[in-house]
Amino acid sequence: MRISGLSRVTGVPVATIKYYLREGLLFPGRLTSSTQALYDEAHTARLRLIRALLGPAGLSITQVRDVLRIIDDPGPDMFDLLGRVQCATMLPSQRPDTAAAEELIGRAGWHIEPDSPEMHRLAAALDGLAAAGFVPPEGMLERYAAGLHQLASAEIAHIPTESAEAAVRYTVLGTLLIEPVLLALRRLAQQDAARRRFGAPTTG
Amino acid sequence: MRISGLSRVTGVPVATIKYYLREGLLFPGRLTSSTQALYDEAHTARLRLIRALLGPAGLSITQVRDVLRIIDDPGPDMFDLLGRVQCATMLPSQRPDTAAAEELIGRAGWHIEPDSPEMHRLAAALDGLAAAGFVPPEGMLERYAAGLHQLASAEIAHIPTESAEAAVRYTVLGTLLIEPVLLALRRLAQQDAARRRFGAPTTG
DNA sequence: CAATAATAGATAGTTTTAATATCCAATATC
DNA sequence: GATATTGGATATTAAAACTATCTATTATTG
Repeated sequence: MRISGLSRVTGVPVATIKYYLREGLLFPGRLTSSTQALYDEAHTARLRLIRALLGPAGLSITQVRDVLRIIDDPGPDMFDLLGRVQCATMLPSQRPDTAAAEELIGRAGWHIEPDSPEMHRLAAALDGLAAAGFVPPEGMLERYAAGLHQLASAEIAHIPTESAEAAVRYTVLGTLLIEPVLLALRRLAQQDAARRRFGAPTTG
Repeated sequence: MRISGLSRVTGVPVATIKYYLREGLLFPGRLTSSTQALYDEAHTARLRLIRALLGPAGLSITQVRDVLRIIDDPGPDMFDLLGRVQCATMLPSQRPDTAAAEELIGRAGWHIEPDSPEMHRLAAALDGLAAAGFVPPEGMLERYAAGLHQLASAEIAHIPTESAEAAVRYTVLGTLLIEPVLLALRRLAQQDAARRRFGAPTTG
């Protein structure tokens, strides 16, 4: 398959494929001459993965490159892997006040590196709430933490251990591509809960 | 307070404040002459809200404008309100295949408008998973749905009903600004769960 | 009261990101 | 041999979110 074929089966324009090649997201095809190269199913799968990370997962080109690097060359440490994936998908951020975040995590009983990027992410998110003048109801954050820990435990329990590739793939995609699913499900759950509380609109 | 004071207390550059004024996000100050206007605490609160929506909530200028319009002029219908907020923060999207989404929602027993934007959002998210070749473990999506419905029910139960303004504020901010909190908590929960499963790294 | 600074409002410019488009020499294909 | 396609390099575009400049006015200050 040449580049036009790759474009046809994935729906990604040739110019864009060339762009991803330049950016090092997509590995080059096998050159058969100075002006021809062949692409195979590995390229189509890779291209689809790139598009999923750029689209639904909402990553930038740079973040996709970092994540793909981890997929291509994962270290041996499974615990560390999770942290590296999460780091790769953080926006570089200021250092907000982590006091509220640490208190919340402490009350939840979690053991977390206090200065980790993810703690900063939580701190920044709580900062946003405070800046907007939103005070969550008593105990609400703890409830979020408990609920999400249940889900996270199930996710971690499902990480396959027989093959490193499978583990990496599961971890990366499970971390990143599930996020939009969660947000969509939350909004739909809110609609259902709101319908139960406030009554359905008279549709149909 | 003049514009420079507003800039000072919020940390937002004057040029940016003028930009938000042009874009209609921030209501103009009270003119005291052709080249002077006064701003008050309402402006600082509004400005902080704008920044929270643009930053932590990750909205675009256009989405912020739509959300603020709802805050400024909410209709009477509480059920409808939730839907309108959610619509305002959707990216315009294609019409993906909603079959998988509908099946999931059906199994969860939720009553949702099948052709709603949020269903499309869920469908797009599931599409992303599929495109990347990720198959969630059996029953995992149902578990997400159940867990999030619990949280959503608590959220909806806390919507204040005594004042329309309070309800709108709670709904808008609770929908949008909690999202980054949830994602951060999920990642931290994953780290804690991973530590329990794979053991902590030998830190310190 | 003169000099200096600040402001509203308009317009123009910048930066970043992600993608397209154009060229050209070198194949491939008909 | 004529036409089309490609790899690779370079250039251009489009959108979003700011940021800077300019001008005619006010304020403020010494």
